[in-house]
Amino acid sequence: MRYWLMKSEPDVFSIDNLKNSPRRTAHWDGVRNYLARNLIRDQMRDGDLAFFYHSSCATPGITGIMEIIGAAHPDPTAWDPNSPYFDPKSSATAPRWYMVDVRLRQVFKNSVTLTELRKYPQLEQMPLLRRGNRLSVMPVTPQEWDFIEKLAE
DNA sequence: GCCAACGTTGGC
DNA sequence: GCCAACGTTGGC
Repeated sequence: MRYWLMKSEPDVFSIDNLKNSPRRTAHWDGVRNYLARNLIRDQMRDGDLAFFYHSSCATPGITGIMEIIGAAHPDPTAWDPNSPYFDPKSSATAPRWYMVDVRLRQVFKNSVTLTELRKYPQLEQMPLLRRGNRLSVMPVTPQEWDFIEKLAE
């Protein structure tokens, strides 16, 4: 089993939106970055766990935990001209972008803010904290995962 | 709103 | 294949 961190702007899709989704499950659509896509498509497995990270907001940070449901599959928003994620170079026969389904496992009582994450040398290797990093899907080591889970208690 | 950093595009 | 220009991300 692998661990992940996935970013979302809460104005677009927040952890409360996921909580209020049917069966607390949703498509994690709209990823339009090749490295992130490759991680989703090639590395994510059913049952993996992921931190839900709120970005581009007043208090960026990790707000809870979700589970990856099933395998990656093509992201149909890429071939919907009315979607903000439309990509004319993707099609149903030659999909360019992939997504996974996620199910909410836990909303942290206290989210672990970006400011707090930066305090710990144990976490300084996380891509999230590296200068200029913009990857919206990234792996988390088991050590980092355990450490952050304890911070959320 | 600013701006640093990065990814993508497209001309050559 | 190079690289400048451009667009986006995301913290502040």
